[in-house]
Amino acid sequence: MSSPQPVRGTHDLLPEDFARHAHVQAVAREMAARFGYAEMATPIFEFTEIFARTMGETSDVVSKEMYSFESRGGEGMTLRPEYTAGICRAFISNGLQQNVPFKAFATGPMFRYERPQKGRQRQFHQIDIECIGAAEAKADIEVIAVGSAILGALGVLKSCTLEINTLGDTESRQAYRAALVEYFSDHKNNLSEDSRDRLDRNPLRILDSKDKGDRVIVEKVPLFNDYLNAFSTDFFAEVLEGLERLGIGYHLNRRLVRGLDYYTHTAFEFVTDALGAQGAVIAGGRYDGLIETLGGKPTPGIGWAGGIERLAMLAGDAPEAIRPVAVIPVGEAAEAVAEKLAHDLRLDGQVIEMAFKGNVGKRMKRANKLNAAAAILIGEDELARGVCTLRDLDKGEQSEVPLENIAAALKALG
RNA sequence: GCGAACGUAGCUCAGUUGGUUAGAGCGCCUGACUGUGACUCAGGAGGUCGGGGGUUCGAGACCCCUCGUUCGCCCCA
Repeated sequence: MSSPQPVRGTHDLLPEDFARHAHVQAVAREMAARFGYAEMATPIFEFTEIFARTMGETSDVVSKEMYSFESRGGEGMTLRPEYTAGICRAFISNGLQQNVPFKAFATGPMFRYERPQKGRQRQFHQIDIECIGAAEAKADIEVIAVGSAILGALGVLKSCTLEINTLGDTESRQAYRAALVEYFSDHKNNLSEDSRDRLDRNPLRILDSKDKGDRVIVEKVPLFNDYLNAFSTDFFAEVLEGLERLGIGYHLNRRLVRGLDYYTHTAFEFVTDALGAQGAVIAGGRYDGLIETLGGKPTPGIGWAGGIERLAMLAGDAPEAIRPVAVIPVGEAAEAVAEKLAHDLRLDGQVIEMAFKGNVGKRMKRANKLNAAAAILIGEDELARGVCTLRDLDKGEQSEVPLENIAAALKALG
């Protein structure tokens, strides 16, 4: 085809798809508000530093997936691959430390240069929750609870599982990491190529390897539990207890590790097996060192991101939109009156469809196609008597209504 | 980035071992129905078979390249 195509990994959101996305966003926005998370937005691009520093130079996202470019002024810019870094930057930029806990909801497009697949695109969209400035386990519990509630409101909670793990505080994590590197280095020759690479970049990842040979080695790996200090253990236990208190089911997954450097303590994913290889629909965790990494005062934080495309696929069709009422003039003489009537009804709050041209048959057809609930017909007969014909398109019944009563009649129709 | 499959009208797909002007259903447009939709009937528009090159007397079918999609890996939302 020689017709123009969208850039690889990007997609047009036609009205039907857009409605599904909007539904996910609206449900999330409403639920987030109930928990006290107000919507905000940050720019779609930031200085490259913001992402590189927070996510870690060796992470996949930073090392090979960023959409980076140079501004006219020669500064390195990057289209945001995630929301967390931008919101944390905004937290610092705007001096919000006096507002803690700062609880935010955000949504918008993200960009990652990846091989597209179903549920994975180069421009995709996320909903995002962040709670900054709260070190308490209660924050972890609440943040996960918002996610669970949103999945519930979307009707997809039953097809999702909450996988959860702790990465411990920095001290525990460093100790464990060192132990892992030591253990795996001894088995380096038997590790898969991918895992040998992980040994340098993110040794925790090896625990999650799907390679059979790796699995054998992983079986005798040192246990994270032995390296978690008391604080980390207690903290995680408190989080789990809290979830149980709220009736939020979870699956303890000791091999769950996240790919970004900034995570500490609680790490979690709501996963589904309904979307092929792209199982995570909401994922996040605690990032107690991130704000400091960006140059702010040490400030704890926790949050998650959810993929709108994935959630929309799970949730299916959006609720039916408000059905319009079609205003149909019959003949030239009624055109002007119909136009004015349509305008007045719209100002009165009605959803009115009025075609630009066509005879009654065509306009009725169009009204039907647009799923109109009713049609208002005005011709010379009606005009002379100051009435119009109101036709219920579902029942196929119609009656005459005085023009001055039509607004009320429509409201009565529902 | 690696491996594999696929790519024919707006959509879902047929196209026999390569053989004349490439088909169907749905949708769209027009008419029967010059003041009434969802049903029916009759017409019509719409494709350089993703793109480029090659093999052949002849390619939608075979070969190569390229773009795109899908699946798996990697990784992630």
